[in-house]
Amino acid sequence: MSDKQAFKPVRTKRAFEEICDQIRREIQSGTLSAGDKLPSERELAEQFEVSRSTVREAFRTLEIGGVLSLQKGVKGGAVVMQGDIKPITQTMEDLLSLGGLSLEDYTEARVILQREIIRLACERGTEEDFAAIEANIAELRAAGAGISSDERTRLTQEFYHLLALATKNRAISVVMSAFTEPLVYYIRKIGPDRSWDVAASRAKFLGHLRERDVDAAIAEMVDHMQRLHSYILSQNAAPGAEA
Amino acid sequence: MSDKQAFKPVRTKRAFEEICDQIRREIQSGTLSAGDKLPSERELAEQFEVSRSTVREAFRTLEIGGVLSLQKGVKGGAVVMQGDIKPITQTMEDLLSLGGLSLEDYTEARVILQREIIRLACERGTEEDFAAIEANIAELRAAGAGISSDERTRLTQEFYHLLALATKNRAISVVMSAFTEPLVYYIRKIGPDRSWDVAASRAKFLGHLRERDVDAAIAEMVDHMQRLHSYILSQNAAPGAEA
Amino acid sequence: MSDKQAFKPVRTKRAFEEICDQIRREIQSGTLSAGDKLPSERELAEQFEVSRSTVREAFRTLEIGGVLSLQKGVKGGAVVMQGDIKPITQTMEDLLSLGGLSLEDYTEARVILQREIIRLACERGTEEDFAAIEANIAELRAAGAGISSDERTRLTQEFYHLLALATKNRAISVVMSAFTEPLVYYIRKIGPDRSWDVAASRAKFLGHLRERDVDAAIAEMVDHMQRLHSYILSQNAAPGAEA
Amino acid sequence: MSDKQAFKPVRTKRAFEEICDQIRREIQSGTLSAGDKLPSERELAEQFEVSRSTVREAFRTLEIGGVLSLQKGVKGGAVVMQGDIKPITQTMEDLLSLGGLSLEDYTEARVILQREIIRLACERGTEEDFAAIEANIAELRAAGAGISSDERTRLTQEFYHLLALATKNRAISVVMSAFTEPLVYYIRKIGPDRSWDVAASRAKFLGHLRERDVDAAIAEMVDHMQRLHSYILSQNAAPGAEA
DNA sequence: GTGGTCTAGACCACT
DNA sequence: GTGGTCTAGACCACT
Repeated sequence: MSDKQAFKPVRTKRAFEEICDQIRREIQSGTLSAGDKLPSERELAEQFEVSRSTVREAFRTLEIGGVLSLQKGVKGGAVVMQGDIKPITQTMEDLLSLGGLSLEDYTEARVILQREIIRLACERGTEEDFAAIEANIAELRAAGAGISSDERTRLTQEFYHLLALATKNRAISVVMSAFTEPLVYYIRKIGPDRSWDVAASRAKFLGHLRERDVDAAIAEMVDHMQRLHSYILSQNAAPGAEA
Repeated sequence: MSDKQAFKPVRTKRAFEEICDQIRREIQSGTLSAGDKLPSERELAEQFEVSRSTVREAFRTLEIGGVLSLQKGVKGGAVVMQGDIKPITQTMEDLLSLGGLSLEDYTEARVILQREIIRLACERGTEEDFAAIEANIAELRAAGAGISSDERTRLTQEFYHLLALATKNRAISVVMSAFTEPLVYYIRKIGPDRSWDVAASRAKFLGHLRERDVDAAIAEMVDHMQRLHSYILSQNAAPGAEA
Repeated sequence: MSDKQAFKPVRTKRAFEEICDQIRREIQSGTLSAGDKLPSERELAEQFEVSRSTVREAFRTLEIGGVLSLQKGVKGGAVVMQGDIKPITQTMEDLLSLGGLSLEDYTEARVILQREIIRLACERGTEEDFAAIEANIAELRAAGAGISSDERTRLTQEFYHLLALATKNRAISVVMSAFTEPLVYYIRKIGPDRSWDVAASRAKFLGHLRERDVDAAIAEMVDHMQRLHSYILSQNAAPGAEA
Repeated sequence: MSDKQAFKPVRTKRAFEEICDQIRREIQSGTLSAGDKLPSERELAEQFEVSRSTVREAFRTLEIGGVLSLQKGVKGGAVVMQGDIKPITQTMEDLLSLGGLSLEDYTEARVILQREIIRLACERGTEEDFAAIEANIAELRAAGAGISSDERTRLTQEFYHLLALATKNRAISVVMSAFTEPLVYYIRKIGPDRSWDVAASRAKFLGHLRERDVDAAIAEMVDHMQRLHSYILSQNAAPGAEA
């Protein structure tokens, strides 16, 4: 036997993982597509020669991953979905709260990403896109100072989402969601920055967008984001320390 | 009662989901941190007043999400992890194969992201980063034309990963992985492009990186990526149609 | 989803089985050969990333299969062997006692196989082979009627083994062993056939062998075997019935 | 004390071996039969006055030997099987790859055995047997030149198995499997012999079989086998040398 | 001895 | 009739 390490670590695959793989393979090969209904749990248990619980464990995994939707009732069953971005957002949140990702890196990446979104939005955004953003800003203004925390975060998430939609690239809006939704937790924790008129800043930004003025739009937005981010970072200097 | 919608849709939260939420809340609040061990399944089942299978279902969900690691044996149990980027990559793959995301949007986003990575890598990359990339290119060259499909894709993934590491921003490298790994399936399916000297292109790119020549580096890389992407897109015009 | 059954039964491979496979693969590829010593259990446990008991379970499996020999002590360890025919014989015994193989089929196959052995032995047997057989017969004669059951079966096994050796084909002698050793249990159970002079029959057979008279040798031997087999079959008409 | 050697070597029988022996004895005596369930690991550990792991080691040994099947779950446990030919095939493979058996002897024995199988198949084969063989040949033909390596070897194994079944003697088909399955590794290694129309040869052979023409059938088959065997032998002149 | 994996089968809610 | 929940008890793996 040579001096080199000849053996690879063994990793026993669990039954439910093997089932997930087989189902995903059918999807990749095109045998199963969005909208198709899988056989019942009981029938699949027979096909896979495992117990119903093992099939359920696989179904659950794929449901969490946004691949399947499990419906109850006599007309129910497991239906193939188009996928769901939820797991991406959830994982970003987990990475942040567990320390697998620093808030610094996260916010820096968010700014970089946002710059590219603005660039594309300036290029491809339609008046419909801008009108939707305008309505969002108007709603924020209408709510006034007494706005609830829930409403404020909802409008903020919507604002960033509408902006991402103007890029006409769904992959980019998916990633932007993953870089915005987890912030909600931090924004809630620190409360609103009352010294700053968010609606006014967004309105100015929208103006630049409509004029297709990339640099001005970026300047306005990045300024706002950096202000928010540094506020969050300063408040989270020692995350979990006070718990 | 106002004219606004006053009631929220009823959604019965399943037992295991409630458990996941409780555990995640403990993590976000800092009560539980990476490295901590949870009580045994049997004990938690009693605390939550559910069966052991329900606790397992929750553990499984968090394990898939990279939040927990389930270890066997007498010193085993459920340990809190730092999070795992796997679910992000997996979800991207699912979105692509299920049609929730078009290959066009995905590849466009990949190029946009790569441009920013190169910008940062030119600015922050150290000689260590470049040496690692050089070694990767050398390995590809050494393998020659007879390289196995597995080895080729491994080296490609590593190349993009090493490049992302030079940005010194983990959030960016996480996202880049999510935009590179799912491509493996497509690259495997279409086979290598033998009319193109990948190693040479990468070597030239590395030269530009070392000279901190952002524009030249971007030009070289984007050229290569667009070539690959259009090849993949042309071969996948009708995904699943031939299955 | 089509009407055809799309999924295959899942079979989870256990950790020790995966280890056995990896070791066997190294042997087939020639990286490991007879006489080589494997790393220590502790080292392999690290390489495979499993516990020592799992490595032991794999070692034990390969030891039973005749692939490894486990030596105790300071110079001990797991050494690769040349293989062992024991598992073949053992499995034949198991198949017979469990009903996976009928005694009728087994004895018929034994006669067919023996005929081919005689044919080859007539063709290739040397005087050394015949002298060894002669000595075996002489020993049986010398023991006389008071021969112990153990001694009698030992000499019978040896006789058939020496004959198989005269074929100069080890594959054939391996198979013949698998068709002779399991008979011991039955012969012991029914006791010797005192109306039949076994030594005389074998001596006559040896004479034909020396004269290279295939047909006469086969006739003499097959006659004897069929007599024995029908006696065994008659006594085992209802196997296990009297238990 | 006689001049003969009076003492036998001491060989400490390991605990798990003693347990295996006891269980096998119960099977041979008919106390335990195929389909019976053994007591649980915990209970047997108490009865044998050993640890649970020792019982597991014995169970494992008998499972590998095809004597027991270990089932999980509430209705699970160790169940007695009818035996399994797998260990015979596996041992043959091991003997070949470890050098305990030469490929020359092995292939010669295979031809000798095959001749006897053809003889019996001509005598006892039914139209059902021949039709099954015909279907196998048709499947090979239908697959054409683009047949996958897996499919090709599966059909070859099936062909020889169906032929062996026509002998109506299970002992013979068991041995033939042991002389065919290990060849798969070598056939895979060397790839298909494209200069030879295997399907045509098999079809001609089947014709002779149907006409009960032993000599013609043997001639056709042995010709094919010898061609294959010499090809394998020439390619494996220095096994493991190039590794 | 601990915890993970899997099983068969029960009852329930839903459609 | 389907998925959702739960249980007791077996083997599997680790220390």
